[in-house]
Amino acid sequence: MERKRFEGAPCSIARSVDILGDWWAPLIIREALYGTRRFDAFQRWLGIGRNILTKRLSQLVEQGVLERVRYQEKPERFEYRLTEKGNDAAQVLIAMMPFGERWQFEPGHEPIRLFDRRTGDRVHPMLVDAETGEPIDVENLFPGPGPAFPADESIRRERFAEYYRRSVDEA
Amino acid sequence: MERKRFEGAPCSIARSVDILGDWWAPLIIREALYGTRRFDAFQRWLGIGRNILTKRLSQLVEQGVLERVRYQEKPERFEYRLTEKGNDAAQVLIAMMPFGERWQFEPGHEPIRLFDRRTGDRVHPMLVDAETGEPIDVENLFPGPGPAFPADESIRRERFAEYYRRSVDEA
DNA sequence: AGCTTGAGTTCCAAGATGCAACTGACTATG
DNA sequence: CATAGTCAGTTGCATCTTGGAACTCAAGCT
Repeated sequence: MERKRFEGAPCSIARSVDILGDWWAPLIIREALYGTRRFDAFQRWLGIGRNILTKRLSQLVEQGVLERVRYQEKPERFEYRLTEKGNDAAQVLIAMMPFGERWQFEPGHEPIRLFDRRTGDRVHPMLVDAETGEPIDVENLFPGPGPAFPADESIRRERFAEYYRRSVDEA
Repeated sequence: MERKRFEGAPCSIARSVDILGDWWAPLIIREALYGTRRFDAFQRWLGIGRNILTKRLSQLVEQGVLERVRYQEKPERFEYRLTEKGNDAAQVLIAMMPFGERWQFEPGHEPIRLFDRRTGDRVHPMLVDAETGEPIDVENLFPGPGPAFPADESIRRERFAEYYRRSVDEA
């Protein structure tokens, strides 16, 4: 069976998962962010099988996350670079870092640190609300239908309403 | 062959991928965040096979993302709730939303909106640096080894140095 | 007794994965 | 000239993983 896809899903998370919901795609994007561009380099740094790498790279190119660029002729050779969409995808990986650090390592034992290349200062990624600058606490969020939410999914609308009720009750 | 895992990797992203690098895990966590707790409810909302759901739920419980709680005896019935770790994992999903909205939907056609349940205002998640509050642009980041970075991986250290050099050259 | 709810199992065919070896076009070196 | 690389993929396999659907088991409802 083919893996399930979520192209038509009315959910930004589900559609992101179509790109990032896999173990290699995020790591390939990480490598690209770290400056890797060539097939062999991806293969060596990641320890991924060459056949799988071929497939993932072409999927990522198809999805517009990477760009396949010829860097020499005779023989033709190609490398892969993050597109603008790829940079945005990389943001999601950056959001994984505090999670991974906190829960998958001993406290204070992060393996990698991020720095701002203009100032050299350390960077600590954090999710906030763009308007207020307040840190986001998922327990204070509730979802509601947006402009593209399908009209016929009234069951889900009800559900959002119910979720709202519940979230108010518990408060 | 078993799917590759990254438990020992000196990379927070790789270790997060061990939990979130899959199409169902993120969606199960999304559902949990939306208030779903029961097996059948997960199954119906997600359209996931019951066998796969069983496996994913128990993996997520093992990893400490979900908690399996008995909510009745005779017959024994269990439900699944997000732990604190689960809430942190959900933050990563929240970070996927702006990406998905921007790149996987027509502009202005988001399917779902987030609100703050205390104020009712819309929430727009954004990644910033915790110190300065500046939005994070991945092109201005570079990685360096942290306290838990393996001493023997000098090749990677060199690579970080090279990446730094490159990032300075390009600036 | 017979239907329903809820949480799982069991079976199976079709894919997907990891691993290793193999191409094919060139370039660099002794 | 011959032999080694370099680089970007393919090809072949044995083994897992998936998705889908049917089946189980306990208990409550009617």
